[in-house]
Amino acid sequence: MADKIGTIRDVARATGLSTATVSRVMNGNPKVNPKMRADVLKFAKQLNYVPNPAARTLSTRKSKTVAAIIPTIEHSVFAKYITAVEQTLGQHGYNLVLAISNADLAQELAAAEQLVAMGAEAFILTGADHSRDLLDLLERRGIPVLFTSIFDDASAVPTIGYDNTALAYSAIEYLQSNGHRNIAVAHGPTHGSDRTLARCKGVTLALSGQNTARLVEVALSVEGGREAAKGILEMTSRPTAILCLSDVLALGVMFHLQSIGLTIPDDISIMGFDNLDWSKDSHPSLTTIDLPATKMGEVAAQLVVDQLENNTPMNSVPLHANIVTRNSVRSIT
Amino acid sequence: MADKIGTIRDVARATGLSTATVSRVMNGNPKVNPKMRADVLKFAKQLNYVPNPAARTLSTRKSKTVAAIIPTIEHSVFAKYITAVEQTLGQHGYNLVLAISNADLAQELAAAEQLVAMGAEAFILTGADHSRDLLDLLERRGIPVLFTSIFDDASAVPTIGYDNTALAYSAIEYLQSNGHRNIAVAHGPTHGSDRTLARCKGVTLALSGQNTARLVEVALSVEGGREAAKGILEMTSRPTAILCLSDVLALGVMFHLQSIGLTIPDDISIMGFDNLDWSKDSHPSLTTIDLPATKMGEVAAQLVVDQLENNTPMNSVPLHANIVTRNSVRSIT
DNA sequence: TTGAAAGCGCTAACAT
DNA sequence: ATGTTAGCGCTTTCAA
Repeated sequence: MADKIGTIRDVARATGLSTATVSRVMNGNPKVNPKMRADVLKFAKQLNYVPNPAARTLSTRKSKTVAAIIPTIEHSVFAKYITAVEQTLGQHGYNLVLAISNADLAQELAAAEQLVAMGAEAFILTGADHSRDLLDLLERRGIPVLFTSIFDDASAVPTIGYDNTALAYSAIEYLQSNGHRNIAVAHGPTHGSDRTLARCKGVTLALSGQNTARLVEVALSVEGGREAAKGILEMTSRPTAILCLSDVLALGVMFHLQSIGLTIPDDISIMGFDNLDWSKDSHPSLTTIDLPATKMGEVAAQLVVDQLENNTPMNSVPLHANIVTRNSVRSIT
Repeated sequence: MADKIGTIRDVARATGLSTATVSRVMNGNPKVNPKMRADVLKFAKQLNYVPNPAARTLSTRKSKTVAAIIPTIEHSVFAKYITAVEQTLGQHGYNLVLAISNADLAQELAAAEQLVAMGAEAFILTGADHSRDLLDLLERRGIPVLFTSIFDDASAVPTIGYDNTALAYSAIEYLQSNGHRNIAVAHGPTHGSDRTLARCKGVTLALSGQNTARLVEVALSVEGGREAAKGILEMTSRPTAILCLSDVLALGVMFHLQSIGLTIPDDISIMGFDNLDWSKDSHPSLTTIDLPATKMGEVAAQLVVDQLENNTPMNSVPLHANIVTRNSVRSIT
């Protein structure tokens, strides 16, 4: 059964000291007689005392809580990233409160309001596309915000990530340098994802004037990838390469092609985007863009902690992403 | 810039009412004159007022926060499950605080201490294997706990999940009913996972007396699956079927077999465990056990909310899981 | 080095 | 229906 929970007063009484001294001990204040300190610690343990966080927060105005909102956690690069955020925050005594927006601005706003009301001290958001109300809310309250998964020097809010447009551009370039002139592209929903939009833009840029950009939009899942592959194979001229703007999509595409007897990369080359854990292990191994998800989470969390602890201003930091060459793309020059 | 944040007192002053009435309005208490209510709401908005959660928590002793600890979030069924927990909690005005234990009891304990200190009102843990200190801590403080991913009638703590042993048993049975007598099994680390241990037990039980149980333990990843496949193919007699105690492993196994020119299920049958999103879309589609991850998250969250709101006692609830028959297992009778 | 005491912002009896 | 007021448990000047 739950014993009565001890308060700072109980400990003070037990030790014959004041609550102020107990408080000092609990907060590691050095100006306390070691004898007293030992005493306090002893009784605290004995009385099963843990400082009440709400009281502490009320008094100090610090909740030791950081909020992160991501569109989804399933089959995606976000899982990796959020793991890094959580671990890094934890190392500094902060807790992560997670919300999932389902790529919906209204849901994101609702979640954020809750999180603000919960006392989150900082927000880590995904991408740059958020409701005006949300940004206003945070600004009015002076709550620090960070955008991740993108890098944009011009952004008023600091961004931690990579340049999705440039990366997609370079992917097309890479394919072209391998002789591919007829390229199809599969991507997830652009609605609610400025990252996807940016990638599509990069594709269009790189492809402009050479051949029609043939982009097909599907759900962001392996199943979506299969659908995309189906659609692409029905096109008038079969592409020599398919660029998938997410690895999950690439997986679906590969599965579909294989299921109808096509060989990768002999019949069609496939390129991904993300470099998920399994991408190196697929058959064939997937040529893709290695997004620094873990790094991104670590950097974002660290910046937030520095800002909260030392008031260090947060600045955008660009993260490198490289093409990893594996076996799903062949040269047809 | 951050305006000064308004307090309940500011609103009271502005409306000429007492803080009590403002509080009533903010909490939806019906006994308030609609006129006054409108006034309060108006000024609250105008003054940019949001109730301070710490003060509220301190006063009510309710933090509206539930903690969940999972071993990992990557490439796994946990992502799906945690999504359901978060969404269900959110629907009832609760926030999820997430911690990741990396399947390490010490890390779990450390995280839990933080979460308790943060004021989490309930804990949702994975599996039944936790440090004594953690359970003691929660018990002493009277914090409700739930175990998920398992079902165990005998457990003192309520469990929401399925019977891993029975499920693994049935998987072997299924394979046997399809004529397989030489079965190898790939599974993740048993250390730190009572679920995996339980599954292995089911396998051993089902296999006992017929042939040697040939279990190979690898890391829980696609790469681990590839390794397992490699190891299994080196066995003296090649099995006709490989049971993978997680779908991720099955994916790796399939990739490896395909990469050395073997065909599934003609050369070897593969069976998984989880039914991840992509399992129906792989090539061939994966015969596996459909774990009710989403359902589990919803049920767990709902039970916790009911307990917190209405003091409804939490009881274990067994969840059904079925074998989904697809194309990765062939009958060799 | 230690203590006294004034809040932090809100809720909930209790009174009206 | 509304107001008064006493806390909730802790931190933090200010004094000693």
